[in-house]
Amino acid sequence: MLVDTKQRIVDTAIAIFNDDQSASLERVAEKASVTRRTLHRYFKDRRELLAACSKDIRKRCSEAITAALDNPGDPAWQLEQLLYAAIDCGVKYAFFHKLHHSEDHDHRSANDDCAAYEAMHRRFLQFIVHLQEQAIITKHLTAEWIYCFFSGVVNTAVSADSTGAVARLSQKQFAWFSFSKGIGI
Amino acid sequence: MLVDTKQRIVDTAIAIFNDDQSASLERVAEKASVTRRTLHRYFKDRRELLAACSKDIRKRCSEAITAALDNPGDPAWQLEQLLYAAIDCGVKYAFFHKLHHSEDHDHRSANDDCAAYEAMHRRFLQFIVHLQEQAIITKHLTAEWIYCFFSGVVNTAVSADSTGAVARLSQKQFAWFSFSKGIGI
DNA sequence: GATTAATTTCTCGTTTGTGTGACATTTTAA
DNA sequence: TTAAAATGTCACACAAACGAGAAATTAATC
Repeated sequence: MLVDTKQRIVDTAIAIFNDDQSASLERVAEKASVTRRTLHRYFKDRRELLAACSKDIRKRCSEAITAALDNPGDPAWQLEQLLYAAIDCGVKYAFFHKLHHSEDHDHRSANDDCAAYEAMHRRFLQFIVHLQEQAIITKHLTAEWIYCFFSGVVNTAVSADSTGAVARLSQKQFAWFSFSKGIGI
Repeated sequence: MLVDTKQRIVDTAIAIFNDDQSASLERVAEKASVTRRTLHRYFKDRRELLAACSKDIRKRCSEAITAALDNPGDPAWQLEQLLYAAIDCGVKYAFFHKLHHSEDHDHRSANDDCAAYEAMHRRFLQFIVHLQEQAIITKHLTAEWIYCFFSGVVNTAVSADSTGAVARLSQKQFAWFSFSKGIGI
């Protein structure tokens, strides 16, 4: 195979399922330029494809974000890198949330993806509280709102990119401007 | 009927289709507390239901936003009211975008929804440019980004509300803080 | 309470999506 | 050049979603 078909299917599935959870496998296969039969060779059924998507997301996205947080340096700079990492993950970051907050998601079950998400979420909140204590960001906002806002800005950047409304290079710059000012930096 | 069934179905459909475009009509009917048969009595098929959703959205959302822009007053205050109007429209505002930016949407066709969206979009951009010229908001950002950012903040407020992460009353306050600062007010 | 309208229930045929097997074709690598 | 691996094609069984008719039930109006 020229490029990893399995990976291509997963990437396509993430993109499609992100804005249409119950899109047909036919559509996924089509956009990934394979037959549905081929898709089924790699993934037994819908559930398995979804699981592969989760795993992929967790791997790329969660790791990138954790790495940014682990990276030592000026806290504000760290936060900036965090935003860029999330934007680089693009639609995967958005889907990470959706999966975790979808109706049929069981937060109690021993679920790797769930655990990864929760861990990231906790770290993020702690980080925010830390920045607030140091008076780097405003205390007028709750850490939870800032978390939501962070996701919102990432989504904005991703969708602005996909619609082509804003030049690629300005994207991150704008996102950081709006996010940092928006939390009182 | 206790409350307008047709309207209830439309509202439910908007909420459901917003996070799952191809959700079954069964699910919509169920959440609207009617039988699928009743749904079909009001809407011949999926297309017709979608059209009704579009129309409803256009009516409520577009009008509210236009009203906010028509409202005379201090530009910054006007912008604030605009944000609140969009948040009040809630999930409808988000769906307005999705419908307009979905793949099978034909921007060229003589489509009322499309025209309404475009008109609102144009007015918003003009308004932003105007504010930039008056040096009320920063010129570092493009009007298009600010438009995307606006939508992003609205989405953030709506989703933060639905997940219950942030207290209802603080929602708009936080949203305005983050948005206004984020565009350099 | 009778009348009318709205809704449900049950049913049916049709369409669309899903999962799989058998086999042909293409691509990759030895 | 050829064997193996990957992908495509066709066909099938099955489930789910769809759209609609007819009768029964419930709610609203007078």
